[in-house]
Amino acid sequence: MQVNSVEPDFVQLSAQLKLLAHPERLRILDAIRRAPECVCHLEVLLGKPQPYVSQQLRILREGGLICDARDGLNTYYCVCDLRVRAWLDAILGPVDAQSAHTVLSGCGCPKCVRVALPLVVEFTPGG
Amino acid sequence: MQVNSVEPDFVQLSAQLKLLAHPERLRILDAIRRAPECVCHLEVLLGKPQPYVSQQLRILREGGLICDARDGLNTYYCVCDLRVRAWLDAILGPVDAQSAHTVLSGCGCPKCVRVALPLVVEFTPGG
DNA sequence: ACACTACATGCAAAATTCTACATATAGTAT
DNA sequence: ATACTATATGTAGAATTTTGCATGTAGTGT
Repeated sequence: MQVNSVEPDFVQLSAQLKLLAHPERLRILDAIRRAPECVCHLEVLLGKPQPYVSQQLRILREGGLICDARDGLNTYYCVCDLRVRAWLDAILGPVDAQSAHTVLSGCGCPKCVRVALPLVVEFTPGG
Repeated sequence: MQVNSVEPDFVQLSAQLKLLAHPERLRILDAIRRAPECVCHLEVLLGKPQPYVSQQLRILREGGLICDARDGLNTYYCVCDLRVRAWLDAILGPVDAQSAHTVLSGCGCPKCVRVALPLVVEFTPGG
């Protein structure tokens, strides 16, 4: 009978950690652990070309660190795995509730414009 | 005035995580977070040649993840940084108190023989 | 059908990391 | 001094990762 702690699988664990251990991917994870974000939003956030961002997302997705959900043309990525969220909490600090989604100036993604647009509409005279 | 959370340094963080994200180094860290261990003990633990082990230890040491203390001929390594210990707790699970140092059969390091030897000495007749 | 938008994929050169092994050093004992 | 033990360092070829870019695809509106 195996007592309690089975030796951790260092090979598999380190393989997943390797995906985390990358400046741009870590930045992506920090963003999408707060709220699901689409590719074009991350593109603006990182200031990197879209194929580059998609490639890093693929690496994270195939490694099982993130999952994606489609909405029309947009694909939203988020950190679904609770274990990965715990890793990020330990590494980057826990995510505080108020910082859910950050609106980026110059980002045309639905989550960024859907907030900005109504403010303009409300100012139209004779509404 | 900066409100609260300064953006984490993703470059530096990922550089340190990269050192962690390696099967043999992760295994080393798991061992020495429980108790300080010398190189020859880790050599037996990993089943890798000594220069290989020393090299991984150097990488971890120069990255600031571990520190070393000399005792005679032996050099004992341990995880001194509390932040790194927290990472390891999150990744490998917290270390339970009873598993401090594991005696390895075939290891001639002081910590492994110092435990085995007295048991024999005590059995000498007319002690 | 056509164009457009958001995103994915494939590929290759450059950079980095990994691993093995030869060799060096530093402390210890005689 | 000499020999021995424990550990450190240097180096090079192999393997992997990183990054940039060209191109492909899948939904959406007209």
